[in-house]
Amino acid sequence: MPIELSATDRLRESGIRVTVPRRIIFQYLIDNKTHPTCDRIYNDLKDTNSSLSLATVYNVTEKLVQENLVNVFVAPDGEHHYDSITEFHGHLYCEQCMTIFDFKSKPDKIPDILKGAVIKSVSYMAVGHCPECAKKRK
Amino acid sequence: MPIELSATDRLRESGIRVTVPRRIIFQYLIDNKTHPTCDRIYNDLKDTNSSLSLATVYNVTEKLVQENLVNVFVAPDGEHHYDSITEFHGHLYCEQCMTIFDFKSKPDKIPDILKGAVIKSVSYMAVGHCPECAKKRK
DNA sequence: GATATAATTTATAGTAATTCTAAATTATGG
DNA sequence: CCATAATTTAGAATTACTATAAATTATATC
Repeated sequence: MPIELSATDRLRESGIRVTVPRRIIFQYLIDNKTHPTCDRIYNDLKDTNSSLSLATVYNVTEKLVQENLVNVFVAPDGEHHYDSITEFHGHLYCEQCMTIFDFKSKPDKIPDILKGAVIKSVSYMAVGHCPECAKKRK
Repeated sequence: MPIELSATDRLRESGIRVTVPRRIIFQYLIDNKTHPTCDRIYNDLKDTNSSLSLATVYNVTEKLVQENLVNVFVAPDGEHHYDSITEFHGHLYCEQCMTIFDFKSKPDKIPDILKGAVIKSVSYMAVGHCPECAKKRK
């Protein structure tokens, strides 16, 4: 069984300063694989971390993305969503309940026409209705 | 050779009212496969169509998406981009020149866990540097 | 452990994409 | 041509996100 590193350890490993906001936000993302937005993270953390600022959540999530500790993608709602699962997978965005579901998926090979391109990340987004919402619509 | 229907004919075919803004915006999207935003469409059309309003561009593009005449996707810039190519394909977003490149790609099968889901559209987005910008960086 | 300093956090103001609203205009069926 | 319902339009409102600058804090060095 591989040893799970804590948020703190993984921050230290990547060589950036370990601060309270970075620890709690990264740990929140590890614990909540619900693809939250900055606003969501802020609202869930502000009660137990009264000095936390929304601007800090924006700063920290951006830093975590730069350090490849989390992934970011823009959903059809136009908002940036954060994801501590960094392995490639697909997302289904349900237009009714606005939940984002994960599914297994392999990234496509980028074709020859784009040879020489540097790919930093890929995201696969399906838009529609999740099984539960689809059932309700019938 | 298949006969290319004009924007007007395709609007009429889909049963919605044919208006000047719908004709010129749809025709613009057919002619300009550059994944423009509403703002871009508006700025390119306003000089030759002085009564056109930005709000109308937002209204019309939304309607064209509803009627499946064009596709929409949200790029990493957080903006909605419109595309008159409705067949599935991948996009590469170049972070330097901010151009969006098309490439051939097949949509992934949505797995069993999401059986019952209704998929309305899918988009595959790679983020990085296009061949030209990648070369300049070296 | 105290201290210097550079990075980070924070509150607030600013920006820009998008949506809302309500009045004016226009497409279509009769 | 006329009625009417849909659409367009301008401008105000909203909101995700960014910029700014002062206060705070993590880390290296003594």
